[in-house]
Amino acid sequence: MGDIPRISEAEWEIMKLIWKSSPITSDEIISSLSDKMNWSGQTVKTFINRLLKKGAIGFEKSGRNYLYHPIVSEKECIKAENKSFLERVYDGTVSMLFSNFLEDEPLTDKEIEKLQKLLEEKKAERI
Amino acid sequence: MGDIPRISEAEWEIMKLIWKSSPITSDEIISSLSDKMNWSGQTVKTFINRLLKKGAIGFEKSGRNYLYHPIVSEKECIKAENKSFLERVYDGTVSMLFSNFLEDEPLTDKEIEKLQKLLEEKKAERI
DNA sequence: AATTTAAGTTTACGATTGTAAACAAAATAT
DNA sequence: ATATTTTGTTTACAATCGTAAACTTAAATT
Repeated sequence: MGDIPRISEAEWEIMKLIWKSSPITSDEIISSLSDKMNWSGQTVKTFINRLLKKGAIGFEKSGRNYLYHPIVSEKECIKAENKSFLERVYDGTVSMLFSNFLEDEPLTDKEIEKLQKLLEEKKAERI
Repeated sequence: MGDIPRISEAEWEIMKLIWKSSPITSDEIISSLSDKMNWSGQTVKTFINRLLKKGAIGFEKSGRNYLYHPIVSEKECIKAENKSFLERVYDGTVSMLFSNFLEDEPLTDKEIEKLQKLLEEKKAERI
């Protein structure tokens, strides 16, 4: 929970997969990402290794294979990334962030309604 | 409008200031940021120069000084950054992004109401 | 058992980034 | 005019990142 290592753009791809599908073998990671991302198997291996060194993921041997699993949680990584993004781009002003995304990104009716509900909750919660 | 150069975290600080206060001298940039960011004047100069080389900013001479101004617009940079962040962290799912920020970030009542209005507009707009 | 293959480890290499020192040129102060 | 200060330019250097090849070891195939 303490200090999250810095995770690069490419490494985020790996992490997302590991969070979603852990425990997972390197083989599965490679099959899943090398096409989608246009990475050679070696490249994927490098990313996996860097994440190991950074302590972002771990593994345990299962037969001759490694099964990788996250060490840092998705939640805390996302939170850290949110914060850094919000600071960097919006100087910490959340409402600007929201209006920008609202303007630029398409949302389905369902998504809008869900957000409205969330906002209501948020308002209620604080009374 | 075409291709935005990649702007690093430190460079974003410079850009934000230039967008806000252009035309601006290096001296003003340095005074404004070296304290706030704990950067030496030289470091700030390096960032300014890199932004020049990347074509993100330009200058015109005014006497012996340079007056810096943005070349890439704030809007397009923010948009690019939004997109890359949304992709990297949320795999493009805006609604997830929203719920996360809503959960973690405090919002004033006014901000919430403004967002609700925006959502209403967004909904109306699409009918 | 010997050879091929698969999986993990080490090394590589150029680009970018954060951090600045060193240098040059021009303006200001003495 | 000369020295000093300011401002812009060039060079530096270690860390990270994207990209992968080379090497090693263990397992699977023949």
